Amino acid sequence: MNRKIAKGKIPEPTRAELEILQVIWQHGPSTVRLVNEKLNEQTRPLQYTTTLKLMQIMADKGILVRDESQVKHIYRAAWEERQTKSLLLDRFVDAMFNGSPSSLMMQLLGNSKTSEKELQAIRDLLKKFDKGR
Amino acid sequence: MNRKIAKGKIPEPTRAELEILQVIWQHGPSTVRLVNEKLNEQTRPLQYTTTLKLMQIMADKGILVRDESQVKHIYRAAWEERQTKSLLLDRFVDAMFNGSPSSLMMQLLGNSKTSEKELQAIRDLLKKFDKGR
DNA sequence: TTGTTCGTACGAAATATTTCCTACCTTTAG
DNA sequence: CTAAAGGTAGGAAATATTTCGTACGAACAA
Repeated sequence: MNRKIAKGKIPEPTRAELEILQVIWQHGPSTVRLVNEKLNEQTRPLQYTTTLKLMQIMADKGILVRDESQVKHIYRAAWEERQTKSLLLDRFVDAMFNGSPSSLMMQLLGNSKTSEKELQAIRDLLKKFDKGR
Repeated sequence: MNRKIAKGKIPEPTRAELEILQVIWQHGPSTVRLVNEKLNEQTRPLQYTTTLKLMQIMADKGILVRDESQVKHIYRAAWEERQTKSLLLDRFVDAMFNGSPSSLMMQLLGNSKTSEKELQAIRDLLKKFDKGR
């Protein structure tokens, strides 16, 4: 019955777990039912018990926290969205761009999927960021 | 003996496969021996045959291409580094930042790991990019 | 009360991924 | 020639991940 909860360390979410995190980040603390519905709408068909099992595992791993005080358990993210994304982004940059954010930027700029609107948003961000220091 | 080679589509590399791609991107077309040495130096201990097997699987999947004309087979990336990274970056942005590059940027700017030097590089990139259009 | 609905728990199958052992062939040093 | 070194091939074990079936209890409608 002992669980290996890696306290103080964000566990690496798997692909399926990330999908669930998406939903919870989007909707806040949720029941399994809600998450399952959103996944079926937005992502792909999944049996209810599949989603349930995944979320139970995630609670085990310490990725989610479960409130059992109600019949319908409520799950919430154990870690700040920002914190988790920051960590995953870091790992991604390390793995793919040798730890260099500007290399990533270069890739982004050369990417057709990056719209003019997004580019403007990036310029603005940078400008605002520079002013505030 | 039939292999499911998804022609025209870059297969999603697994974590271990990405490590191998790193080495090949870094050193160009390589033997298994070289890749295994680099992985042991730079990443983690791995038996030679483990690396061999992985690279064979990657060739099967169409991630690597193998030149068997020599005794020591030479493996090279089947897809352009840029192309592959661009695709993976896209998927990452979709999964983590709702498809919005500027959201990713925001995260990057708020990230302590992003040094002043990197920030300057990003500003320069953007400036150069803007001029050339 | 009674059966239907909705919930969790648990186990296990199906896949996917990672790792390494063994066999066997070729090259090379002596 | 012969032994050792260094290759590839293939199978299988060890893990990790994903998926779902079954059991069973609580809530609820009639």
